[in-house]
Parts: sequence; C-alpha cells; structure tokens
Amino acid sequence: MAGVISESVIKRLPRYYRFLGELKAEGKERISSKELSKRMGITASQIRQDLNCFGGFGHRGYGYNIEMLQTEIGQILKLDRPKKAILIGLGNLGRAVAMHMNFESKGFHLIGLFDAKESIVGQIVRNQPVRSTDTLDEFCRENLPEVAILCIPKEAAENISAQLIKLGIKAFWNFSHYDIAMHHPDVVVQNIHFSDSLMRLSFKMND
Amino acid sequence: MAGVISESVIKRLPRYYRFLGELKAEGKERISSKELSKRMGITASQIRQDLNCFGGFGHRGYGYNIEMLQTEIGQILKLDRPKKAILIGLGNLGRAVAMHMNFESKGFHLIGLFDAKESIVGQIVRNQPVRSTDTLDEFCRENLPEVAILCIPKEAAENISAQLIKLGIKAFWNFSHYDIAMHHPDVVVQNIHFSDSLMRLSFKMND
DNA sequence: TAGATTGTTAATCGATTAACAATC
DNA sequence: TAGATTGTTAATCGATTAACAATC
Repeated sequence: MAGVISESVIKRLPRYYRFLGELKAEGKERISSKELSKRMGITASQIRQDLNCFGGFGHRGYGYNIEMLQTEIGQILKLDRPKKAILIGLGNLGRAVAMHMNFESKGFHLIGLFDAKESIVGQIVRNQPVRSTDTLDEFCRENLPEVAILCIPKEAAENISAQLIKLGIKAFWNFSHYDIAMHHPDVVVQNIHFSDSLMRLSFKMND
Repeated sequence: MAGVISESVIKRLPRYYRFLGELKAEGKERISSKELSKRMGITASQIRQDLNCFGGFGHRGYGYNIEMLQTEIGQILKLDRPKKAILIGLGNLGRAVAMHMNFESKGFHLIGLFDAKESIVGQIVRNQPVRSTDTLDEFCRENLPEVAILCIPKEAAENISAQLIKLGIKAFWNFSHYDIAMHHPDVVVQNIHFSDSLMRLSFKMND
C-alpha cells in the first residue's frame, strides 16, 4: 500500500477532497469511481489507482461512501494535525494571505506575523500585532512554529529562510521567487509563483 | 519542431525565463546546458530537449547566449504580445493581486476593476476606479478585454464566467474554486488554488 | 442470485535520461 | 586541430489507461 506517493498523486488529493466536500454538501451519500470520474473529468481508473495508494476505501458493487472517503483523505493530508505557522512580510500579498486564508480548516494556526518595515510593525492584521523581524529568534524559541509563510522579496527570502531553518522551521509556504528547495533540500517547500502562472496563461493564449 | 508542447514543458518555461534573467543580471553572457542544469537542479538532457521543442537556440561547443535565449523564451511565452485584462472581485485577495502584480512586464494591461459590492464600487485601486459588475457588459463591448482575473467566491464565479465568455473573454486567471475548465473546455484557464497548495504542504510535512 | 463496482494486474502511453554523431 | 557542447535518436523509467477476476 503506502510506500512513496508520487507527486502526480499528491497534486490530485486536494481536488478529491474538494469535490467530495461538494458532494457531501449536496447531501449525497455514495458515489462510484465512474460517476466521480465524469464529474471531475478524469478516468475512473485513475481515481481507483490513486485511492488505492492509501488503502481500500471502497466497497465492491457499492462504490465509495462520500463522508467517510473525505474524512480519510483529510487525514491523509494531515489536515487534522495542528501546525503552528508564522507569516513573514505584510505587504499587499502577505496581508491578503493573512486575512483571506482559512488556515484553521487545514489545521494551521497562524501564531505570528512579522515584517522588517518600521511603518508596518505594530499594525493589527487579523487581530494580531505585526512584530519586528528583529524579534524572530526570541519568538521562535518561545513558540516553536514549524511552518513559515514567506511573502517577501527574493533578496530578503534568501537570508530569512536560512535564519528560520536554524530556528527549527521545517516547512515553507513560499510566495517569493527565492528557490528554497534548491538551496535547502532538507526542508519541505510548496511554492506559489504568481508570475509563473501568469506567464503560462500568456503562453496558452491563442493568437 | 513546434507541434503540440506538453504540459510538463510549459510548466518549466517560466522557470527558465527567471533563471536566465538572473544570469543576465549577474552579467554572464553564455551558459552551457550542463552549467544551467547544476544551477536549476534538473538534467542537462531535459534542458536541451525542452529548448529543442522550439528550435535550436544553442551553438555546439559554445552553449547558449543568455540574453538571446531569454528573449526567445519571452517571445515563446508571448510576453511581448499586449493582452487586455480585467479583474473581478476586490476583496483582500483581488486587491493584493491588483496592487502587487507586475502585469506590464508580462504584456498584460489591467484595463478594468469590478466588484458587485456597493461599498467597494467607486474605490480607487492602483489608480483605477472599481466599477460595478452591472456595467460589465457595456465595458466589455467597448473595450474588448481578452483576459479575466477572477478573485471572487465559487458561487459568483459560476455565473460571471459564463457571462464573460459570452462577452468574448478567451482566457481566465482563476483564483476561485469554480472549475472553469471543466464547464467551458473552449477557454484557456490557469488556476491558482491557495488552499490546494496549503493542503499539499500539509501532506508533505513530516510528523 | 444477478448486476454493479471495486482492487489490482497487465498494456499502453508519454516523459525523462542516456548516449553519441554532428559541428562549432 | 582538439575540446566542448549541442541537437537528436534510442533506452529507460514512470504514470495513465484498460481489463478483469474478486466480491459485495
């Protein structure tokens, strides 16, 4: 069963989780891989293969119980595991991420906000004070966050990420263009690169 | 040469573009696929294969001219082609996207901002007034935007995307959870799903 | 029981890597 | 020329799809 899960499967898991949530909201109780495949636009084979990386969640002749399957995938994604996160950089983007994201539903607790700029430090965002990055060491030693969300420019990210790793940060949600994974192969990184995405859109546009 | 470019190659193009930009900034003139492969953490074979989807940009015994290669990739990505875009939804996220993104460097011109909320309409964001979504039809018929950036909830996205497609929108930069590509296979879509990305981060975290 | 649908193995397809002749 | 490095073909690897026996 388990073993190493391929990147391709990991990429699809949140989508399954979302679609199952919708089905649940519609009041449905069970669904077959065939029916789900139509809805999601992928093959039934792929759905069954993907799910069987983690165990046999279905019942022959019946399909999958929606509620149960969503719960299982939530556990596989570790959404139920509490994860302490800090966010660095409260410019437009950092502010939007802090205010807009539903962290709690994924098990993340945003326990600290930091910025280097004097004019931003002290502001209140999402009921929390923005702290100075000068206090990062002290804060991390006291509160032991595991995740850092980087909403800062490339240049700043280089130094801050090294500092954070020394302070015990094990995972990064990276909105900067600094390639953390390349420089620190030992930590977990998920990138969100707006401009890469926008360039891909540009490429795909028909003339 | 050309033909259909695989999704895997498309995904890597913006990263090439970025790395070449850095090399240029460092004042370098030429680079071999081997040297670039070390820097990017991928194989030299892959780099040469990727580039040869579009043409022979290198010189045997020399490598690639950095400036020239970046320009070529920029053209492949159509960054030089002007594209008129409108943005729908100026909540925290939409506001951040409008203010934070460098659209112009990718050939995008943000020509209109729209929101349904009475309290947001009329505000000035990035030197532009936020217009009412009631005026969307009129605005599109007059200004002919090709791209729409959706920073609105799933429920709103369903109706708005159908409306926009009728108004001639051919491409979506989609931050909502509405699956445009599934429902409208004829238009170009690039999704940015924050919560999917955060869930993948959660999955990859070691216990 | 008969029909439905899974879990799983085998076949196919596509993407990545390796190898090397061409050539600057 | 000799060394370097490409463009490109062939080999390998992995992911997707098809098929079907197991079984609810």
